[in-house]
Amino acid sequence: MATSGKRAKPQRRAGRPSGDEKDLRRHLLDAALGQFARTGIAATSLRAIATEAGVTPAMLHYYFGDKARLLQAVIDERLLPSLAPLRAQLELAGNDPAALTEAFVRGISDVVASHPWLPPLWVREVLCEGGALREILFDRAVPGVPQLLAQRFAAAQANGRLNAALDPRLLVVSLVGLTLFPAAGAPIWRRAFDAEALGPGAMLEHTLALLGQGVGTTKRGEPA
Amino acid sequence: MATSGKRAKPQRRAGRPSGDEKDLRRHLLDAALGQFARTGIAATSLRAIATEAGVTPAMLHYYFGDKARLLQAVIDERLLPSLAPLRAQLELAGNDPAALTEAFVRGISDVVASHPWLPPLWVREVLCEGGALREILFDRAVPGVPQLLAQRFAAAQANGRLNAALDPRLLVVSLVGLTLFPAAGAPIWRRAFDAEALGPGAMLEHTLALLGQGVGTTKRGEPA
DNA sequence: ATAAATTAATTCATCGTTTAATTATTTGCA
DNA sequence: TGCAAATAATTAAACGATGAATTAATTTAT
Repeated sequence: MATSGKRAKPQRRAGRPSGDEKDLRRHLLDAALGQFARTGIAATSLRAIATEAGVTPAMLHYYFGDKARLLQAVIDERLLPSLAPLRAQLELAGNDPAALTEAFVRGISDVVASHPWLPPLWVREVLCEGGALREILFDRAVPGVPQLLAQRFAAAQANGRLNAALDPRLLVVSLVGLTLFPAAGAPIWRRAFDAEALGPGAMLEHTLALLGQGVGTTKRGEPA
Repeated sequence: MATSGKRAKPQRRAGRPSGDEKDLRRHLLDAALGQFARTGIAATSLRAIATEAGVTPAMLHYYFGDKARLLQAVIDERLLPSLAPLRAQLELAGNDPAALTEAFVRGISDVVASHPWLPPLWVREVLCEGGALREILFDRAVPGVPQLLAQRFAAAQANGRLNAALDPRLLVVSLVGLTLFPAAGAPIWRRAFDAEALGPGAMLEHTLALLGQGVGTTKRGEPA
């Protein structure tokens, strides 16, 4: 029977640089996340991830199989959990749009503060690239939040204070994306904004003002 | 002296598929532009461009040398000229902000109508990627427009109707970018927007409303 | 000693680029 | 005008680099 068929959990290797307690799998995921966020998913090589982790590329295959599954693990185990506090903040807020947006600001700030790699990853992969990550992040991570927001903003929409044509998912994407932009996102925004004059929430304030003012329905040739 | 030192200009080859009048160089630039816009600059291979053009990859080297110079040629000969009508529209507009924005909408619409490859390229490379194209497009193509807009919007800013902290270049980037988003830009916006309900100018209307409402100066800890 | 953990080395594919050969077009000259 | 030499245009093939993925060997812990 040998080892009784059950595999021993991975033990810490003696020679690992910083002998912290978290196991290597977590360490690899962090390295991958950092590279993905900084360089973009398509542009990061497994070699770069392995090098950053102080490990051989074959380790990534050992733990995750291939790049797709590595990405999947990064999403499941690091990305999606990081968005939970945001949702929690929204759950606590009432139905008042003002309180909701306030909670949104606070939730985003918390998430970004504890997960600094989120902004570039979000901006690059969700807002711009069309790969699988967008599908996953948009359809699996965000759905909880937009449903919530849709409920809460329903009153405001009925009042005509929000553009009825706006998809609630767009609301979330827009708010999150625009909030993250000045922080660490697209270089164009980093350049255009004066970081000293404009805090990371300024763009969000603008957006909220836009949404809150109620632009009204579109003046285009509405078909129906 | 043989051929008197002067080279004969490239003649149309007999075997070229569609024997249209424009020479092959133009044809190659169009193929490259299409691939760049659709796939992104870094992700498009010269082989893909050559295949789309119905040509061998070596032709790209023959005409342009390497990928960097091909990109340069695309920018100089196809991208930058395409933005000229926009500037012309703005030149015609007066100093009234309303007329200016109206001209901006019309100018953008015209540009997009005649150059459908511009939106994805703009969104992907200028707004998101940090490569050389951003430098080129932002520092060489846009400068004329923001200066113009800065002059024209000066009155509005003095009135406090525009956020004084906004870099005029950001204004242009934001307006152009957001205008282009729903048209053919980031997939996330394509999905979130209902194309039937929201015309291509709706997002711009939102932005203009945002800018026009005058969100006021930032409420952050201003250093000075 | 045995199985897990890790590495070194290899394979296959693709990309940018280059070189040499091939086809087409022009040109010089009788 | 005709016909060959010269030159431009185009292709085919290959090189070197890099990346993902795999395999086999080696180390480490129990």
